[in-house]
Amino acid sequence: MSVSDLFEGDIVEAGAQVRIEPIQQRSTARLSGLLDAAAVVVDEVGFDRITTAMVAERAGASIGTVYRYYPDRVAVLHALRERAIQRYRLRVAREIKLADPKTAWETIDCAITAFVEMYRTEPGFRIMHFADRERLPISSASPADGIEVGFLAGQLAIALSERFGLPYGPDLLFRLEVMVEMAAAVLSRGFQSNVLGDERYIAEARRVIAVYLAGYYGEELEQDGAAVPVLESAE
Amino acid sequence: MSVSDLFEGDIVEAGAQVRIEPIQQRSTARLSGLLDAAAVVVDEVGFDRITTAMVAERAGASIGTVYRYYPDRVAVLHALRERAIQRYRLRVAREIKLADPKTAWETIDCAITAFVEMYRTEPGFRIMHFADRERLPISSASPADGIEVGFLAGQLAIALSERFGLPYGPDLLFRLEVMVEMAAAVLSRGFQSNVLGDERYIAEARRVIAVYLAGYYGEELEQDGAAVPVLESAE
DNA sequence: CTTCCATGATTGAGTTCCGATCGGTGACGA
DNA sequence: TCGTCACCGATCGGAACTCAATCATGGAAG
Repeated sequence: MSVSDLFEGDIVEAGAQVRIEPIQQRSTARLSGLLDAAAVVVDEVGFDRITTAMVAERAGASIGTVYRYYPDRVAVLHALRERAIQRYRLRVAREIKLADPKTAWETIDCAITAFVEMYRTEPGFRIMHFADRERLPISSASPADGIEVGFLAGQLAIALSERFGLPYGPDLLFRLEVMVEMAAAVLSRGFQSNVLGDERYIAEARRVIAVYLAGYYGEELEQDGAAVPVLESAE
Repeated sequence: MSVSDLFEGDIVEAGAQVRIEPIQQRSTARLSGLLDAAAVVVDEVGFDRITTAMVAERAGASIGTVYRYYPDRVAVLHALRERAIQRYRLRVAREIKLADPKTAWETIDCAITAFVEMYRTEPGFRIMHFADRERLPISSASPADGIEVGFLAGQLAIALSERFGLPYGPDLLFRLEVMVEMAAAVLSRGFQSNVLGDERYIAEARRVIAVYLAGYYGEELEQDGAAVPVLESAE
C-alpha cells in the first residue's frame, strides 16, 4: 500500500451536509457550482457578510436552489470547508506521488507544499483557518485516546507509522496535531497580508516543523547545506 | 521604564468602533455591559448564530441601545475583540509585574500564561482565534518594514530589545510574529476540546516557543532539574 | 440645597432586508 | 409519455436596523 493511497479514500461525512443527494447529472454540476460561487464570495466579502442571495446570483441559480441542497446559510460554509478538506487531501496525495518522499519529514513537507498550493489556487481556502471550528465536528479517530484527532493528523499518523516506523500511539497523534496547528497558523499568517503567500513565513513554517519533528524523532537534519537548528530527543 | 509599562498604555483604536463616545457614566457601564452580554452569547451560540436581539436581551437593554453604540452586528464582535485584546495586554502587564521575569524567555512565558488565564476567565475570548482577522486591521507598527506587525509581537519586540538586548529590527519582529501565531494556535487547540485547557497542549506550547527562541537567541539552561532550553540575557 | 432644563441615554414599534419555504413549472430519463 | 428530479421566485417570518418620543442625568441658576 502506497502512502498516497491513504489520502485518496473517502472519509465519512460528518453529519448530513446536503439535504438531497444529486441524482441527475446536471445537479452535481449545480452543487459544485454553488460551492464555487460561495468560495468566491467568501474571498470577496468575508464570512460575516456572505448572504445566500450572493451565492445564488453568483452561481446563476435562484435562492430556492441553494436551499434545495443546503439547510441554511452556515451549512453552505460547512460544505465549502468539507470540500476544501477533500481537495486538500487529494492534493497531498498527488504531491506525495510526485515527490516520492523518502523520509517522514519529506512526507510532512508534501503536506505543507500542498497546503500552500491550495491557498494559491483554491478560492475560499481561508475558510480552513478562519471558520469557527467549534461547530464543525471533524471525523475523529479515537476519542478514547483522550485526544480528538483532526483528519490530517490522523492520516499522517497512519502513513508515518506504517511507512517510516514511527511508533503509532497517542504521542504521535498529539505531536502531529501540534504540528498541524503550528504549520497552519504560520502559513495562514503568510497569506494574510500577501495573497501569493509571504515566502518568509512559508519557509519558516517548513523549518519550524522540521525542527519539531527532528526534536522527537530525528537526529541531525541537513537542508540546503545550511545547518538547521535541531532539537535533541528530550527526557 | 519597566517592561510591564509597555503593555499598559492605550493603543490607537483602529477605525471607529463606537458611533458615540459615552459621556455620562451610566453609558460607559451600558457599553461594557453590552460587550459582556455579547461575550456570553458568543460562548453560548457561536459567532454565526449570534443576534443583536440576544445581546440586547442578555444585557437588559433594548435593541435601540445596541445600535446607538455599534453600527451593525459585526461591529459588536469587532469591539468585543478589541476589548479582549486590551484586557489581554493588561493581564500581560500584571503577569510581568508578578513574575518579574529575568530573561527574555520568562517575559514571553508571561504572555503565554496571561493568554491561558484569559481563556479561562474571559468569556468570549475564543474570538481572538476564530474571528475573521482579514477584516480586522490591528494597530500595525511599520508596514514599511515589509511586515505588518500585530500588537503583541510589536510590544514584545520593544520590550525584549530594550530590556534584554535582543537586536531590534525586522528579524525580531518577524520571529515574534511567528511565535505569536504558533503559540496562539497550539494554545487555542488546547481549549478546543477542553474548556479548562488541555495541559498537554499548554505545556507543549511553552516548550515549542522556548525552543524556537533558543534556536535564534539562546543557549541552554537548567530549569526544574529537567534540561529545558532557556534564553539567557542576550548580548 | 433645591429647582430646572439642556442634553445624553433609552426605548420599542416600525421599516427594510435577508434567510428560508413551498407550490408550481420545466427538464430529464426510462 | 409519464414519474420523478430539478428549478424557480413570489412569499413569509424573522432579524437587522431606524427614529421619534420619552426618560434620566448632572450641572447651572437661584
